[in-house]
Formats: sequence, structure tokens, C-alpha cells
Amino acid sequence: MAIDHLDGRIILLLAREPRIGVLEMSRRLGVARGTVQARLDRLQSNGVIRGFGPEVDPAALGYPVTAFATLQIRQGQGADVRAHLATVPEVLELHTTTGSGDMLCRLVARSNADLQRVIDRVVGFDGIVRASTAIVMENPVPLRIIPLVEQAAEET
Amino acid sequence: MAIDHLDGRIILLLAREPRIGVLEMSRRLGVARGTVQARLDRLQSNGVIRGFGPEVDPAALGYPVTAFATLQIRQGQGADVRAHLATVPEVLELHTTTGSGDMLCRLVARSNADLQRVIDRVVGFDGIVRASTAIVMENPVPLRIIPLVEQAAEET
DNA sequence: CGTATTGCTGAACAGATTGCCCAGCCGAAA
DNA sequence: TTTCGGCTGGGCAATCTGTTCAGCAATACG
Repeated sequence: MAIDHLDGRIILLLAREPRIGVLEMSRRLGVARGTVQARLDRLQSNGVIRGFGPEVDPAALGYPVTAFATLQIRQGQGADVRAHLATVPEVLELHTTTGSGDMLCRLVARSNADLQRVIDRVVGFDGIVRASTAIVMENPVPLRIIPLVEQAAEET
Repeated sequence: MAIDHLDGRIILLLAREPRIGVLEMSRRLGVARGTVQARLDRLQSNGVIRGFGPEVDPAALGYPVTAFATLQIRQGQGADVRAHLATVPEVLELHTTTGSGDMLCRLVARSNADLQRVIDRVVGFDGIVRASTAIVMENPVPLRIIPLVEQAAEET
């Protein structure tokens, strides 16, 4: 579960050049191919590397507007609300949280006007008491993992 | 920029079996290899598919705690705060938003206790007036894109 | 102090895939 | 009607993958 420096470099390489093969990696890292292969297998069965799915940009798909909605749920309706939100394609992510809200979800929409439709669909459900939405203007730090990987690899 | 049904199926296939090759995809989809290759190239240069970087699980790296922090920034300090937050590895994502807060960021930490350290580091910066943090308990809908891709592909 | 275990190396092999090229076909647009 | 873009089906050399093997060093263990 802890990763060492070599694991870190493997992940870094993959992040920078995803199409790179095991053989080329072993050349760059100066280790045997079998080693890289074994490390990769281990990282994947460990769950450190979940997969290599394509990263799809919602904006390029026609959904340039992102928003975060904080939802307050009526007691005991949590499961229903989760199931409801899971059916809305524009809900990209849903968390239950501590704090003033009960859930936090990430939404996308085709436009600010379309966001209204999405929100209506999200909150148009019985268990949701209140929703407060924050529209994303800029994304100075896109979802990233590299710095954390580097830190985890160094701490070994 | 709009994707058709074939594009959608390509993305779906890639999402389900990321290690699949172009040749195998063409077999499954019943089209020529060149077609799949051309579609893939187009999707990538379009920016619809950003890449195939490894999806790393912070929890497996030893950071099982996720939180969202809403930050209020002192007027005119936005750029400095952004630069500051970008240097914190535990900040996985940062958005500037409309609404009561000014920024929303996703944090991870090694434990609830460690989260305190992370938050101290995040807010220990001059331009940040106030921070309110929500710890994630459950993640009923992990970051996903498939339903949106399906919707976008059907609307053609 | 021996001994088993684990991880890495370097190598080999057949089989599959990739990148690239081409000619032909077809539907849509000009 | 002509042109153009997209898809097909094929072929080629080069490369990579999956897998296996023996040797070696460091480590853990009895």
C-alpha cells in the first residue's frame, strides 16, 4: 500500500505519457521489463491505480458549465435521494458530507440557462429540502494527483 | 465537437476495458480498424478525450480522508491564493465560484487529525479570510462521465 | 549460522498489435 | 456531374506483449 520511489516514477511516467508501453518504461527507468510489469500489476491489484479510463472533457462534449450543489436532505431519505441523483447524467459526482449541508454534488450543464433545468431535475425530488448552488467560474487547479504521488513516493 | 453514436460506443468500450486495443475495438464494434483509429484521433484532437492517464486512488496511497473546503478570499488576493494552494499536494482540485464562498477546493488527508494539518496549511495564508470545511463520509456516485457520454451520443 | 523467500535481472519465444500505406466505394455537398 | 470526406478491406515491417526461465542478491526465519 505504501509506494516507493520506483512506483512513483512509474506513475509519473504514465501520467505524462499514457500511451507509453511497459518496454519503453523499463528503458527510461533503467530497470528490467519484468520489474516494471510486476510493479504495475501490484499497483493495480493494490488499487493504487484504479484504471486507465479515458478522461473525457464535459466541456468538449457540450457541457461547459460546472457547478457544485449543496443539498439538505430530509431525515431518512438519504438512500432515495442517492438513487435519484444517480439517474441524472449531469450529476458527475456525489458525496455525503458532514457540515451544514448533507450532500455535495458536482453538476454540468450546457449553459447557465440549462443549469436551471438540471437543478430543477436534481431538486425536483421529495427528499431534498434545500439546495444551494455555486457555479464554477475558473478552475485554477484541475483535478490532479501527481503532487500527492510525489509526496507519497518520497516519504518512503 | 458533437459526438455520434459510434464515438459514444468507442468511449464506452474504452471506459469499460481501458487496456483494449484499436484492433479489438474494431472487431467488437464491427467497423474497420482505420475507422476506429481515425475516430480516436479526432476525439483526442477535439479535446473530448483528454488522455488516458492512470487513475490513482488517494485512499490507496494512504490518504483516505477527503474534504471540501469553501474559502473566502480577501479582495484582490485571488491570484496569490491560487498560487499558494497549487503548492499544497493535498489540494487535489481548486475552483473559483460564484456564491457565498469564493473558492472551493478538494482536499485529502491521512486521517481526520491529519486533515487539521492540511487545513492549517491551506488557510495559513494571508489572503484567506475564512474557510468552512465539509468532510466526505460516503461517495455514492464516484466521479463518472459515462451517463453523460451516452446522453451526448444519443442526442445526435 | 544455514535456508527459504522475495524481488530484480537479462534473455528468449511465439503471437498479436501498431503505425502506415493504398485503392476502391459511397453518400453528401457544391 | 464533380469533388470531397469518411469508411472499407487489405498488406507490410517493426514493435510490443504475455509468458517463462535461470541466476543472483538481500532479507526474513528457524
